[in-house]
Amino acid sequence: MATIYDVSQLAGVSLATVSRVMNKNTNVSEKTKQKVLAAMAELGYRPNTFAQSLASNCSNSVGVLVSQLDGPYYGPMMAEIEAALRADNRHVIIAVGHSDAAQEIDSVEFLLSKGCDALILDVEAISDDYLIKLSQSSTPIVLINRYIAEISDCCIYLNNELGGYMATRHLLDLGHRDIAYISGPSKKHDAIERLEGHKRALAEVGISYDPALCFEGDYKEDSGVDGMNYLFSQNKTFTAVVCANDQMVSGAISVCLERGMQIPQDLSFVGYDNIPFARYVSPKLTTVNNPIHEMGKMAALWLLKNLYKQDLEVENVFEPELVVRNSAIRI
Amino acid sequence: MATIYDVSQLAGVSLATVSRVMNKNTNVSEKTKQKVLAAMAELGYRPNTFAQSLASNCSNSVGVLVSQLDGPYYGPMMAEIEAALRADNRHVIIAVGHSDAAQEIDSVEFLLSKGCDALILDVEAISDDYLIKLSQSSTPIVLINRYIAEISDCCIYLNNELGGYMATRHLLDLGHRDIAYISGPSKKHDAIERLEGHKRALAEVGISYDPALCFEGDYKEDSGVDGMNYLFSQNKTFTAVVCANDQMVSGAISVCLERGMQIPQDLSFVGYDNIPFARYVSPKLTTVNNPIHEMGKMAALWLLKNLYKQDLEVENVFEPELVVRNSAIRI
DNA sequence: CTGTTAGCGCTTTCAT
DNA sequence: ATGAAAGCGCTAACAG
Repeated sequence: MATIYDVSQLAGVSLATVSRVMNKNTNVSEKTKQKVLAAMAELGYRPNTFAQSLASNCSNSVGVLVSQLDGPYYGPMMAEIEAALRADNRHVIIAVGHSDAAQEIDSVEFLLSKGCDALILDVEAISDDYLIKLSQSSTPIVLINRYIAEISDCCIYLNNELGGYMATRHLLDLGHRDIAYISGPSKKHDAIERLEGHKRALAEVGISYDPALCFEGDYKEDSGVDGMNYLFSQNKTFTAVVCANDQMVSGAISVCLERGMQIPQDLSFVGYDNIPFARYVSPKLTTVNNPIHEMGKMAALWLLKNLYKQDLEVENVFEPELVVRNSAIRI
Repeated sequence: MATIYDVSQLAGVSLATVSRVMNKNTNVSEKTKQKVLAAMAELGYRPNTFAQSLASNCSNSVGVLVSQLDGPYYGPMMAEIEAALRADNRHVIIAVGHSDAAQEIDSVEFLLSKGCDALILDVEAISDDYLIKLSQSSTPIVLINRYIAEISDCCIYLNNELGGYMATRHLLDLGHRDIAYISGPSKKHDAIERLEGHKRALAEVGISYDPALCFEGDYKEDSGVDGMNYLFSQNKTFTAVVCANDQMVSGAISVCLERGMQIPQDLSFVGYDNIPFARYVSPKLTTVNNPIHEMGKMAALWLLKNLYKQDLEVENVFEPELVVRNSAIRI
């Protein structure tokens, strides 16, 4: 493998000059620049990134920590992050936190030990305090899907409360009055916020929230199944159910279908996230759009702007949108 | 940030000794080892990976190139790769190839330029020749979802032809005789192989393959929609359709449902891949299981064994399995 | 505009 | 078992 030294020899210039043309330093005459470029091409020269990183203290890598890699949720986000960073010749290192505090912390340590220039974190279990402290260290972080007032500038998040409100409000507008709710884990911020929105919509029309009509799931399909079974076991009437994410409505609907029910004729459903499959299942899901890929992109742009000093506009908070399809009808 | 030098000072030993304990070199007395460990702990020492990589010419990173990050397919694979490598303190750098030859090549160059110790590639468009040549370079590669005879040792793949055969054979066994097929892109190896299997099953019972009953999709939901519309427009009779992946059956079924058809009563479907959603859509999909996460894991183990010299068993070829659910019934 | 030179923090012979 | 010292390939003052 050719080194910068070989290039400088071939081009008949010094190491520094070669380094300058690599780093697009302007103080190089067009002529020498061409000589150097030619030498590089001839040698098939490829700079050693480790030597660069060691000398410059910049690795051009950003670590991305997500809760999980499988599932429909993080793929689109990772795709946007990779694309935005890659376009600027930076690379992304991935790590998975499994929604567990110890593993999440271990993962940020891991990423830090790998010398990332910055971290993009989608973490559930790590405490606010830890993150605030982390944000004060020399490695910049950006938080996706989480709002912490003290470090709001580096938070990219969705207005989940509003989304929860919209879902239930839609059902209310369709005439439903007995609305069940299958929630996400009560320790996840977004799950709490979505449920808050649900309650606000209910309160707005004077309906009191009935805990018996609320089941706490874990965002996976199976807990939609469990939730539905629980709700049926309550012997309460309800004409609609909102689920805190689309995967759970998928599970929930499957048990209804197995019982021979017709959806949405017998029961209306509203989901959350608008995952790709929401348009293809039957009935097509009425759901709240979660612009997760846009947030991923924005996180990358945030870094490009604040760390790598590009001139870019960045927005922190995203608004959910109701996507009306066929799983909820007027009562 | 403390350096190895600080540690050596505090412990009262030389740089070399500190380096030895980091690298688990045996030639260190237990006593000095403890002194060094204590010094490290006290300083919160974290080795600089770039200096390590520069000096040792080993980065402990492996590049993973996939066609896409969104979609249900690659998540499970990436998850397994990350977990297996991470457990051994290696990290994974991701890149996306978008099933385009130029972008795929650009991605491997990118990964190589980032100093990866090895590459895990799931590439569609790159030529066999390029890959054979690449495998002869100093950076090991392992191919997922692809078989190239000349470098079969580093290929981890599924017997796609057999899977295609199984899907159609199942329908045949259920009494179907007029079976349509929605294929993947004719330039993708796995799509070709699956179709081959379909043809073999047909031939086995003396049915001649009718090109008019075959539509070439692109593995995405929308092409399942297109495929179904095409098939209906042919005015041919068929009682079942096999799709080369589950996403396309999802799209295909949605158009049937819109036409007021009952699935599987009016038309049977068999898919391929057994993506997570296959169990939750209605009807639950009868499909061919694709152990993509196992293949991902195996690719990681292959590297652990061949590159990082761990003592492990690795298998190259995986067998598909028919998963019988509710989307196909006896005619 | 170009060259010289001193590191960046670690690994790895080679001595002892 | 431990230490001294020579790099690994590059960047970034500094000098000219």
